[in-house]
Amino acid sequence: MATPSEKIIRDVTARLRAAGMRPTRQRIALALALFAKGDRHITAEQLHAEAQAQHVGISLATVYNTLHQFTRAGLLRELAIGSGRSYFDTNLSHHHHFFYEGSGQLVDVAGDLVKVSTVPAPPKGTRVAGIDVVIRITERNR
Amino acid sequence: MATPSEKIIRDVTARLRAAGMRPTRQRIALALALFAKGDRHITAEQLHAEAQAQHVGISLATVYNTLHQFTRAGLLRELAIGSGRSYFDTNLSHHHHFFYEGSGQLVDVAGDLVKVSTVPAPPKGTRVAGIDVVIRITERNR
DNA sequence: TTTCTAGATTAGAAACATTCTAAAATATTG
DNA sequence: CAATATTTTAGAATGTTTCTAATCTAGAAA
Repeated sequence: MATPSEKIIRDVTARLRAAGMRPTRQRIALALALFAKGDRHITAEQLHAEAQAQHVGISLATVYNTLHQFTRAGLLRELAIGSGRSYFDTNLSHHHHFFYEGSGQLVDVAGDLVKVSTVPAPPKGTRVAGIDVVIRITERNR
Repeated sequence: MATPSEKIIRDVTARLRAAGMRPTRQRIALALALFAKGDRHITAEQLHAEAQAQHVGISLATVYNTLHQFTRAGLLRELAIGSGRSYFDTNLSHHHHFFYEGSGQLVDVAGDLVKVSTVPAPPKGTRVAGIDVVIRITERNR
């Protein structure tokens, strides 16, 4: 990515501060990578590699810390779909996912394209925190 | 569990053979643990611990191998819901899950209690392999 | 500016779940 | 029983994530 404008950096800085986080060099770089482009599904490893490629020295531990902090602050959504690694989703709007069984790739499905019309009442003493719909897809053979 | 009857063991043996697997001591013990009781969501570690508790010597590698073989044979369904470990579900009927965000516990939701009325067409060249609905629930606070 | 300190970052170790390896054990067939 | 194809196994290896405790830094105060 080209050097981001002063304005964008100021925006990100303010956003971090609003979430109670110090706008450090590392957090700013990660926030830019995550939010500058459109919606993304990214793993910690991928984000770390991306930062390295841009010559932003960040340790993998910091990438993990930051992803979790951003998630706690409501800037990201953590997806636990394919087993193994966790994906972090920058799309915070109500939506669901196509999950490619072969590759593990995720693709957004706009929230209004899926309608869950019937849902059971949650068990006593609990409330529904969210409903995730995963449409598993495979290569069509023949 | 009490020593299973001859009949149950014969049933399981036949089932394994039907799936093209030799009915070994290990596979019979795991099949009994999995299918004797009602529906279960179990991890490899849990199943291994259960076998140990019953003094059935089985290595963890064999538990993994067997769970995957059973899944391939259509005797189990593998669930990739909470990140980290994989759950294996003995309930093969069409159904969905409550997922306790706190504990990671899974509870079945009968298939007919959830209706997904609208679904987008899958991307070109793919077909829908399945739709999983996870209802995330948390302790109600207040 | 300098100083102070709570908060942030880090390398590397540790903790995990899971898979792999290749040797030994076992089930089946003839 | 002998031959052979499968299966099991301990332990090593892999991959992801978390932990640790030392070092660094942003922001506040002097």
